[in-house]
Amino acid sequence: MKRDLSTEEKIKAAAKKVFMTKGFDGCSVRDIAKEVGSNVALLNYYFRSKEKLFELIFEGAMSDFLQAMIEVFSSDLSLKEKTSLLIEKEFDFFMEHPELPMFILQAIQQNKNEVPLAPPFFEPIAKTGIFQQLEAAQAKGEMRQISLRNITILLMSNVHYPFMSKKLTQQFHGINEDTLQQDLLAHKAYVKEMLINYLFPQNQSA
Amino acid sequence: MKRDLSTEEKIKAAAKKVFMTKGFDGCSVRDIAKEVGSNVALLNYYFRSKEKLFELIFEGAMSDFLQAMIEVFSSDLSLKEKTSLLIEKEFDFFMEHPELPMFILQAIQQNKNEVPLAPPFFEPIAKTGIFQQLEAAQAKGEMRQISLRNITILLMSNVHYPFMSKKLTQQFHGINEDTLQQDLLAHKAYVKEMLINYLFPQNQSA
DNA sequence: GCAAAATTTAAACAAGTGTTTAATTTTTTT
DNA sequence: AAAAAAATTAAACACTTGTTTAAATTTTGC
Repeated sequence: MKRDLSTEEKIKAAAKKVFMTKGFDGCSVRDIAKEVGSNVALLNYYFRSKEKLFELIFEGAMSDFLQAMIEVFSSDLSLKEKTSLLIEKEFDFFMEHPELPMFILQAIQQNKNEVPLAPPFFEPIAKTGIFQQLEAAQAKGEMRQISLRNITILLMSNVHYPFMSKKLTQQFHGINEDTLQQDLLAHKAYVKEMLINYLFPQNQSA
Repeated sequence: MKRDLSTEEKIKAAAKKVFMTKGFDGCSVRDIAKEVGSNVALLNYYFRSKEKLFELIFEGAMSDFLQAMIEVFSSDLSLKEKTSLLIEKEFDFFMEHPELPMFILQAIQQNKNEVPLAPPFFEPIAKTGIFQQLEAAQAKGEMRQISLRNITILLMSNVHYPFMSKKLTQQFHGINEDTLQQDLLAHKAYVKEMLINYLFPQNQSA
């Protein structure tokens, strides 16, 4: 029987760390084993293959990636409030996990994710009823007439990209981590103001 | 002596294609050789190593990546016009080269670029005098008081990310390439309107 | 046309890859 | 404490990796 969960969990933690920083192609299973402080064969003993292990890590990451959306959309707030809260929550989350957006997009872009991922991740979001709320708000003229897809692109661009471009921004402007951190906080405020103003024009509803 | 430029150029073209789609770690030199339709040793004959070849491709890509900025900033327009034109130009360019933003950010994030890249790429932009124009516009109250760095983040987020997230967006909404293309065109218009409105508030200057 | 130079090739190199095997150690069960 | 099960290890597996060598081919200069 099981004697200690921690080995399996330690491998997962190590794999997450290594995959996140170096990517699937950028690391070997021995890198992960070294991070665990143990043997290579142990990885396959628990997870069958490097690919299976990666898929596991990816799915966990994807889940984290979408968690804020589901939380906020499930709440009992107006669309304007939800938009504001979503930006706030996603920003705070990515402040703690800045590697996540790049990891997810990189994995998807290079088809490291086997499944089409549409239903398993899309459905929980659809179930929050956010789409109906959106249609209703636009019908009532409370919100600008933009497709759901374009709203998504607008939101994700401003929330994900700043974390994906951390090193580029640092090198481009020659700033250190702390300064960038402050810029990111400022960016959060700008994005909130800009997007709320744009998506919910005042002369239209108030 | 040189007898035909095309071999060297063919290798560069193949390397660009393979590196762009699979990344440095995701491909082997034999993948590139196969794309060229030739031998592995030929790559090292012309470019010494996989790393050197990649650096060359990266620098070319980085140059393309910043070209629009330099062009627009060098022009004789108001800051508002430059902003609008920059969004327009970058969008059109990335429509033709959608893999570029991901390639650049991925390479920088994983330190595949040897040099700090600050001076060689930053300087030509500084030389356009865009920073002085920005300060002047803000001093005259024509433009919102936001740091250069935060303006950069805002612009790049909305221009780069949509192309980096193409597959995610497609899978998330279950749409095909053509539909996404139309969404991207719509996004361009939205971003232009939103950013111009935000960076150049009308009650402040007009 | 001939020698020299440049280009291209096939083959080999050592090191690294993911995975498997079989033996060993540790834990659990009786 | 003995037997069974689970966990861990070292070693080997076949294959791929980037790079180099040396030979063959093609092009160039005279």
